[in-house]
Amino acid sequence: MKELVKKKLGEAFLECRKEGILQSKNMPEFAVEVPRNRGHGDLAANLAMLLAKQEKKPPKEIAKALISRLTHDRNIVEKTEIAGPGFINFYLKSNVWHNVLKDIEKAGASYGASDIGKGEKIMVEFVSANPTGPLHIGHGRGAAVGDAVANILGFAGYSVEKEYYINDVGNQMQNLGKSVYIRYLQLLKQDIVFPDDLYRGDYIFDIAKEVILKHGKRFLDADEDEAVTFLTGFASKHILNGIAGDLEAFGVHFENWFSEKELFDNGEVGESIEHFKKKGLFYDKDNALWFQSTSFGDDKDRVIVKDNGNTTYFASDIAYHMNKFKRGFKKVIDIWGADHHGYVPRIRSVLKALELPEDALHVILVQLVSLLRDGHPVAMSTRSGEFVTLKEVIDEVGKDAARFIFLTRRSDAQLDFDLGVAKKQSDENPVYYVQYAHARICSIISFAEEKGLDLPAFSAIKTEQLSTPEETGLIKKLSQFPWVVEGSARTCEPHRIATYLLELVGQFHSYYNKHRVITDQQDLSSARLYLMNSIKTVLKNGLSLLGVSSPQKM
RNA sequence: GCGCCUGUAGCUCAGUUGGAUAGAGCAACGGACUUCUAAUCCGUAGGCCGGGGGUUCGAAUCCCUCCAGGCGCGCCA
Repeated sequence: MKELVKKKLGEAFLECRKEGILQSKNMPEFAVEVPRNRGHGDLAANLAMLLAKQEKKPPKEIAKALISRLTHDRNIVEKTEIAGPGFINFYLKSNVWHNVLKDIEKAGASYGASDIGKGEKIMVEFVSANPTGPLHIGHGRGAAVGDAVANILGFAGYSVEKEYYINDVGNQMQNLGKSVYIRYLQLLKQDIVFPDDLYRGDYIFDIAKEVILKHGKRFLDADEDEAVTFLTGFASKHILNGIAGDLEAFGVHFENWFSEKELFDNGEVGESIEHFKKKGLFYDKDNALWFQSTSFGDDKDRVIVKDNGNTTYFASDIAYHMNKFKRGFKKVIDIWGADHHGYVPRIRSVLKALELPEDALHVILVQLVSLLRDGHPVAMSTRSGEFVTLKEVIDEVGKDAARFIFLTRRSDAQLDFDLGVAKKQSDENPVYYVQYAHARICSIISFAEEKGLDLPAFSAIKTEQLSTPEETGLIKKLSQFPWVVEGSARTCEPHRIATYLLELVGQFHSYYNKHRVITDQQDLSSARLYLMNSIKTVLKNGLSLLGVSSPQKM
């Protein structure tokens, strides 16, 4: 619809130019938008205002000229007007809107889907927490955002894969192994102090206990290095299983679990270093190997191989990102905690050095989550192991509420997550506001069935029955859904969908209280019932993009 | 010191990549269930969009500057 109006205005512009009324050679890139205010028609264009300057004419005069040359279909456009500083407002015939209902019926579960991705391969990499401990609430936010972004991109026509990158090499892993080793010895009655810099969480004890259960006392006399190596593998596998389980409980499923260790084992880290060396982008200094990242927009050059011969984390990450593109992904989305934001220019410099387009990488920074309980901060200390895990949060407040809270806010703003509020099944918790609408509609539909009124097909309803301002408003709102999904996909901002759903549902509840769906007039009831079902479809589609369930009953 | 993010109603947040009179929800106050789910609705009140400059027909949105909060600035991961 917007495109059509845009095209028609473009034609009017050309016509004006031909007649010599307008002089501008190029038509400016103008917008056709749904006005915020209902009194401003159904669509509004700002073309005249944009032309005002170069034409040196008042925008209203230009608008007048444009409108007079506008050839529009009387079956679509009811009327046009010039308003405000020079907007051209379009009022559309109500049957135009009614067609939306047909679209929804036809598309069903894929209403809102599009093909802007054109099947392009795109990867969303998220969570990727070190397997050194259970996931906490911050990871949960990343998980919710990543999963929703992946869903939305898939809906927008991309071929999406979700991937978890496992940092299973390095000091942190060693420390994990050591932590388990010491707890193991302690459990077997050896008197050893637990060093400060290791992982103190209770889960380490649990792992140590399992080691005893499965392997008995055989590490008591074994060589420490060997024992730690084994326990590192044992513990990370154990923790990773836990992480995968927690994510499943959160409704997040990854296609790929990608191991950093494998990048080393199959030689890709070495290969990528060779590749950069050959291009002359690495240099030696102070016994280390450096990447000239400042030539590609970073503020410092970065070490790739340390003077002790070990590679840095950055070295793996170069290899990993090269690997992503080697696998044929045209676009890669990385979702990181905002505390890693300093890392962005570094990784961007890699892509630049590889001569990949700027938009091949999109980094979403997910801001910090502060956990509260009834307004008071919950102490979170990873060191001491005193923290609330994601699993505990899911168990306490539920998957749907947790996800919705994460997804109603922009991810680049800090977030207070209040367990007390999240748990409450009340007005303070908007997830239920949306879900309740879905359940309510289900209830109306089954009530209608009891009365012998089945859900009609579009062809069977009399659309002119849907004539109240509330009904027209609802239909217009439904028509915006595909556009909202597109915007959400384009910007990788899932919260736009959450916001939309809240608005839609607000209109629905209001309508419900004002009008009865099931009346004693059959045509009216039938048309309204149909409208309700259209809302239900959109709600379900929207909620499922967010990974939130659509209950039949509440 | 440098860089990134944030600052919008008492609270939590939207604001469609510069548009018309800045919007929701919660909390507060006043109303609405013999009628399809009151986890709902209706109404009232609440604002120098952090401050100040600039850009233009037009700024919460873009630029500069200052203030406040958060996070980064490792041969850690």
